[in-house]
Amino acid sequence: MNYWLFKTEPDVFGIEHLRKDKVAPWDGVRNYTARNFLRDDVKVGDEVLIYHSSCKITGIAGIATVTKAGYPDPAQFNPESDYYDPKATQDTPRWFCVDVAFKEQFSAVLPLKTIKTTEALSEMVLLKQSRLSVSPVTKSEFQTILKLITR
DNA sequence: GCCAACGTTGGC
DNA sequence: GCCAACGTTGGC
Repeated sequence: MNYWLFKTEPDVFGIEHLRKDKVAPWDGVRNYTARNFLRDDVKVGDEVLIYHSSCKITGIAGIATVTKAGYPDPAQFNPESDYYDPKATQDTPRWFCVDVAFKEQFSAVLPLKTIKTTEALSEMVLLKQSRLSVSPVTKSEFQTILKLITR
């Protein structure tokens, strides 16, 4: 079982939306490194930290569980979608998504500032590759975060 | 394959 | 809204 961190803008789709929907496709990822993780490495049962970016309090807002491994993101085929990609075809899809289920919403977001100042989290990929929206998390990082959050 | 120009992300 | 960092595109 592996651990991940998925970034999202809560104004578009945050932990609050996932809590209401219960299960949702994690779609719209349009970066090759992140795509490769979704396509090849994210598996059913993996745990996902949901990170809120570009908002008032940026940081980790909750946890989700993967319920369906990588499959072609349907939005790439839809000309009406913001995520439409004219170069993608059904036979050669370019972008992938996974399905996630809501697991937990923290009573307070664990702020980026805390992550930055916690020694045990100083090697997080989140901090090293600031623009990567799907990144691996180690078991010890995940456990450290569970100790820091407010339930 | 290099690299300049350009576009996007995301913290502040 | 600014801007640094980084990813992508396209000419050569």
